[in-house]
Amino acid sequence: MEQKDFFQDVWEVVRLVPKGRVTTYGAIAKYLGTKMSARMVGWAMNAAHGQPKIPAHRVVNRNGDLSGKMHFKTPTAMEDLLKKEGIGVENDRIVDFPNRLWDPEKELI
DNA sequence: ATTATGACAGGGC
DNA sequence: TGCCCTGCCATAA
Repeated sequence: MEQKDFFQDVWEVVRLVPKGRVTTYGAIAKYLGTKMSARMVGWAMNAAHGQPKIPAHRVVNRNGDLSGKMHFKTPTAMEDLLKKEGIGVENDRIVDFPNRLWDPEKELI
């Protein structure tokens, strides 16, 4: 059994997030079945640093806040990328977050 | 080999 | 606000 499958799955889901949309740690965790531990998703993101095509900037916390922006190369990289995709970011927060939220269970199912 | 502790980009209570 | 929980990883004993 390869525990790494979990990380791979997280990355896969994040990769499936369409442009102009964002997802939350909890949503991914729930989709994977580990809904209790969104923290683990954050860990997967941490491991995703060395992985390509991992739009971690599309992953935000339940508040729609760019909690992980500090882990980016630059603190502005995350909001800049989001803005480029058409997502409004103000005060380090997603504008109209509920409308931009992309739930794998809801839309990918 | 095994358990214990610390650390982490969250969530819940 | 503060504490507890979960899951994975790294290091220590």
